Amino acid sequence: MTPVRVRFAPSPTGFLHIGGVRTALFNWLYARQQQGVFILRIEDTDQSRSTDQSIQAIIEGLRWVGLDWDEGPYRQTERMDIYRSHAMNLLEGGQAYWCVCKADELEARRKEAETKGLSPRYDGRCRNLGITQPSGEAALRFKAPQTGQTVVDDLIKGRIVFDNTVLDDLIILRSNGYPTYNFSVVVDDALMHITHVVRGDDHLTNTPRQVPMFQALGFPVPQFGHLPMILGSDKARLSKRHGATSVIAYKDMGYLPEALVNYLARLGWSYGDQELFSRSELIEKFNWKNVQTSAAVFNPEKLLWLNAEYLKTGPPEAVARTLVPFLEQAGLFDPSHPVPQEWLVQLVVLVRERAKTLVDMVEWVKPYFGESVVWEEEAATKFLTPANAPVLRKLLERFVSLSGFSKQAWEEQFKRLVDEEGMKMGQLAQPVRVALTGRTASPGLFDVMEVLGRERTLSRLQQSLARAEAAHA
RNA sequence: GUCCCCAUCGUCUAGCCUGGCCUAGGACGCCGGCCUUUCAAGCCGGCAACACGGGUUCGAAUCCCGUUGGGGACACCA
Repeated sequence: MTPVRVRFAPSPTGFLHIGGVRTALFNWLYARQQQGVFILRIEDTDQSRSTDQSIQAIIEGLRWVGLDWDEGPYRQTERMDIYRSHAMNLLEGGQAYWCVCKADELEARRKEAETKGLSPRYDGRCRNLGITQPSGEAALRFKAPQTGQTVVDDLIKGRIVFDNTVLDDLIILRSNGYPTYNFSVVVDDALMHITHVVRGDDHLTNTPRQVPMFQALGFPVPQFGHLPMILGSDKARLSKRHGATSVIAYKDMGYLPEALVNYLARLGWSYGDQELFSRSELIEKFNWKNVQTSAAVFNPEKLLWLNAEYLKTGPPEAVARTLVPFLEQAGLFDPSHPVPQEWLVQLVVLVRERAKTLVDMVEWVKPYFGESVVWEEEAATKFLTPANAPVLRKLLERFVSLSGFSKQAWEEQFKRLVDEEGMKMGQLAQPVRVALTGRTASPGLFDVMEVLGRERTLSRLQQSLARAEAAHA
């Protein structure tokens, strides 16, 4: 058995988008499952559109989702001589020819053909000119087969037959000496011994153009697999107007990479009714057979649900760690009062089932930072009233009389007071909630007290009592 | 225009290959209820789909043909 070698080959013309991540993920999963090799290759032969910044963005994105590569990143612009020499081999073998048609002429002819309702293909006028030493600018074209069929046995779509009459004589070397995509991929996939070329569905019709090149070059043809596209809610190809498409945008919005990976894996692949997969489970269970053949609509709500799921079931220590940069950004860290890690973990446990993202979590966690309460005006006006002041005072006195802090003891004391006053739980709980957190919604009151600690619970009660007493009826 | 791919709840999907177990299952979302000190979470329940038309068959979501619809490709982009 030859070892599995797969690759992810993005072009660095922008950030790493969701569709790219899924393509990379499926390749990566297969490589890890088969104990094969996952290669990162940057297809930057388009000088005008490629940027180093994009390469960095791709690398940053892959790292964030934890898709590590075993070889690369290779850059095609560093392999120019290789493509040129293989192109020359084709020329010498009579499988390629010089084309002296000008780019704008080709463009004009293409347009003309289109208006006549014809195929906008190259008409092959230089094919039999036999130019050996072009005097001016010339591009090298591959002599594509014109008869017969090219059969692609796709890992995902099955057997697909293309009539070779639809094939075009593709340019493989531009007049500036740079190879074109369809040629450099073939040379690289062959030379890098790629066993499975797995890419987006949009490359499906590139495959019958590439297969004859493998053959002309004398290389074995790899297996192909074409992943269905990811669409936006309007069923059009996923793009900016559907919301965020950059992976890093998801990082910034407070998503966990595990959640994104889980979501993307399930988008277009399934394993019975299972929805939640750990990374090792994905590696173990992934297979081509259950990859969907049809396009999938990206559903942000389901991703959000998954993220919430990971937030509340993941190890709180890890969640706390990833939360830190978000807390810093929100200015919640006072450098003179470093926050103990274990308190942060406690805080995460306190709020995690209410937050759907880390950004969300910051909001939930805000009331527990700082000595004093910051009230939401509406909440304070409604609950910190002179009418509520006497019972708040009684509660404060009783809490003060309890020496240490124990959740059970304080809860018991609280309920006894409710009983004695003939109140309902909620009648006291809401004012106290506002007194402690400044808000009308919070986790369980006694859990809140525990995280706040005895001193802050008492001081915040005191502070809120003062406001209640001073408020006008 | 030509070629290629695709078609199950609003969305992701199971089932399709190897027809009967499908009165079509799960998940997200939505709606209702329970729980409850608030908000969540959790639990229970509900709404909701085999694109259409022909075949084949005792029987079709499943096999075949056609139609329609959606997507992709047709660059000296990748």
